[in-house]
Amino acid sequence: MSGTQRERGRGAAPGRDGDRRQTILRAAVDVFASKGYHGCRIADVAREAGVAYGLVYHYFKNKDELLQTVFEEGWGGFIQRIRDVIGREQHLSAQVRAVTEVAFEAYRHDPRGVRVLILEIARSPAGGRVDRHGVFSEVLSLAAGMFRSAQARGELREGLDPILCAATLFGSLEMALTASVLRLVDLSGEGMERTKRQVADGFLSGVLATG
Amino acid sequence: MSGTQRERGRGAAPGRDGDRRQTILRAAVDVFASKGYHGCRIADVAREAGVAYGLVYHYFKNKDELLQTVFEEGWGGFIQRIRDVIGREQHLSAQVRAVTEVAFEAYRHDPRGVRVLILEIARSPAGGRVDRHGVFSEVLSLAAGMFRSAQARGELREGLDPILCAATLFGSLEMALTASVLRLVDLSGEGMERTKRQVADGFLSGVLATG
DNA sequence: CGCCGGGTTGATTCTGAAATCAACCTCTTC
DNA sequence: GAAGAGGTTGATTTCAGAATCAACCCGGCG
Repeated sequence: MSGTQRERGRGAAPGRDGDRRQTILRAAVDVFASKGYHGCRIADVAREAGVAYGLVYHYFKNKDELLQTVFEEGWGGFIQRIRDVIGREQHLSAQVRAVTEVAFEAYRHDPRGVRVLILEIARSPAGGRVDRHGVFSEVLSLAAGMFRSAQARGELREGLDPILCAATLFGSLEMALTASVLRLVDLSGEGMERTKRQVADGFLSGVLATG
Repeated sequence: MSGTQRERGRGAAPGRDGDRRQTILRAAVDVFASKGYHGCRIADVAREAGVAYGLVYHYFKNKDELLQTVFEEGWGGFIQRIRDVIGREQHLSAQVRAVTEVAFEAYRHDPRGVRVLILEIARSPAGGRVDRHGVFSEVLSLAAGMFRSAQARGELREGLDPILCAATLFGSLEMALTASVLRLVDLSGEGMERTKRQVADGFLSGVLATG
């Protein structure tokens, strides 16, 4: 029983900012991106954020809630942007190109964030209550609605299943980005434009009513 | 210190079979499919296999090796079948349809196995040394080679990146299967044929040289 | 100037699951 | 039918890492 240490908690320096929460969230994304959710410890997140271990638990009930927050805020933003561009454009071809644009732009702006959302969270039954089914359904339903409308307008070929169209579109996008993450495809400078065009136009000529 | 129990190990009943190893592997696939790699304990696998805890460690060095084996045997078989059909068919359109056939057939034959390979292992940095990069590269390279040859024969549109073609093809397939796993698309009876056709033909009309 | 209050700290505790291991059992061999 | 070999068992050990918590530090307020 070596006497109780005296040098515990060095204390609060709320200086300005106060957005420790945001700092922690950002750090969590970075750590998840490099080591994966299960592969990292709360200690890693804290260190990355330059913050004490315990503070993570001040802002988030537990590790799972931290993941869930990353998840929800990330996908929430993405879905919102998708919804926006779908609403803004009139024709299917423009909509598909805009969706492609959003996906690749998100990647360009924050590769690690996209990496986490795509490779990490969206799939594996991570930890606890991340509602994959719900989010996937939401994205696919959103796009499916777009395809259904287009079909009603006669822009989408008859007989195609709108949900399946949504699935193949996002599947193509996702795998193209995955290939980028794995450095199999080059997205620097000119490559990115070519890639976007190939994905969007290739998909479109497979589904448009007028070849 | 209540005396050492006397009723340890009830012992070996190799009866016939002897393929406890296979039983364990199969059980691992099932458990991974329903609870995920990280979400399950070795105890779960053992129980599912109807086998003692320790036996799992008799056949596999550790949890990671178990996962890796599931991974390698699963993808190994899939890749081999892909390689076969690509070699057997002459034209790109037939090849793509055959690849689609293989993917959906695998799913019909063993949904849980496919689920694990796709949703669980292929993506998230599960556990330790599962070589995602390698496997992804292998599949994508395989398909990319197919597209490159087709391009040389003039069957694939000029200017398309073969690797990106491979990515979008497998992306479409994968997401279509994911949607099936999540019960968003119906694959029973007639639905399966329609789905295969939509995926393969849609993709083809986006890349074939002759519209 | 003393004393709140709440953001902040990190050593300590606790949990649960991986890995170990010695006993055990059944079949095979001579 | 005794000895040996290897498959099989599950209680025990071990340990990483999540979660706790009492002490702390700082600004504000009376």
